[in-house]
Amino acid sequence: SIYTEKLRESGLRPTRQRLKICEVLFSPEKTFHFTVNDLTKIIEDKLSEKISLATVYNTIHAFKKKGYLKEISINSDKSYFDTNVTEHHHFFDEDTNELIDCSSEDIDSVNIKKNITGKKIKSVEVLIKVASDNQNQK
Amino acid sequence: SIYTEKLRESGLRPTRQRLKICEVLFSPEKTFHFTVNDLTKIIEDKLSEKISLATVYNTIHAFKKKGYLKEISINSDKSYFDTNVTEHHHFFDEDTNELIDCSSEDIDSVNIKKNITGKKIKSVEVLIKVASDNQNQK
DNA sequence: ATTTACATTAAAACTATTCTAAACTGTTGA
DNA sequence: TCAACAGTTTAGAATAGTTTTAATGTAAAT
Repeated sequence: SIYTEKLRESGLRPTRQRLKICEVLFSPEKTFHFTVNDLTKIIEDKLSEKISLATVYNTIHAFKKKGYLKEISINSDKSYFDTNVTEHHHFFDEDTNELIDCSSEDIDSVNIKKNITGKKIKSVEVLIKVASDNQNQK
Repeated sequence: SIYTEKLRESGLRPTRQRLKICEVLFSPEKTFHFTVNDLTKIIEDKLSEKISLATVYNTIHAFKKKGYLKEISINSDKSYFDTNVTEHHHFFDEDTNELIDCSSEDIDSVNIKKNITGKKIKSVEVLIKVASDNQNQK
């Protein structure tokens, strides 16, 4: 299957648990954001079977390394991941802790004019933190 | 003193420990980045006295709330702070875990064309991750 | 089938951060 | 002066996210 391929390309064997993770991550029409906790709950709810956190972490990290997932930089106590691996940016709603994709209509592309010598740019990420007017700045 | 003022404006009394924190944070000519661990070590080294982590966290958070410090978004297990509170962006060197300021020569200003309805933009941060050519992407 | 290398798991370990409760300090005002 | 009180400091405990460990289980290769 397509998931078996994805797993093999990530250096992982296609096991029952990992195929489940793939199903949750890659079958939805729309891309989405999640934390490891979110993902674990979705798997256990939708597929009514337990899965170990360690397995989820291992698989997620392998996918990230391979480029099938992106990790989003937010000041927070937990890591956020994104199944949308194309170059794009984010709004972060401080009221709800929700992460929202920027579309190309929302933001002009960022122009880096000068880089650190001897280094290669691996990623450019814009994070726009928003909140209701009456909220304090975080 | 100037530190006493800063503390009072942050809603804190100017205690011995807090004045030490101010000295380390605000006396250097150049702004700098730090983690809470860094800061604690600097204080204990330079001023050869112990200080409780809880005190450092409390003071840092009060300064952040007041706008005397900024917290920088990086995917990491720890929080990075910046004594440069002006609007600016960062390079993050994945080889050394070093955070480097972008100057205005490095990057064009970011143009947000559309915002989430009902929300106010609290901050816009660009993080440019860099690494040596031969390194894997994080 | 048997072997071997990789996977899964629960539980323990680890790390950054926050909380707690007790001891301490400094200010106020009788 | 000193009692009372509000705010501080501190060590250590608690917490939460993540990683590691070690035992057991499973897929793939011979």
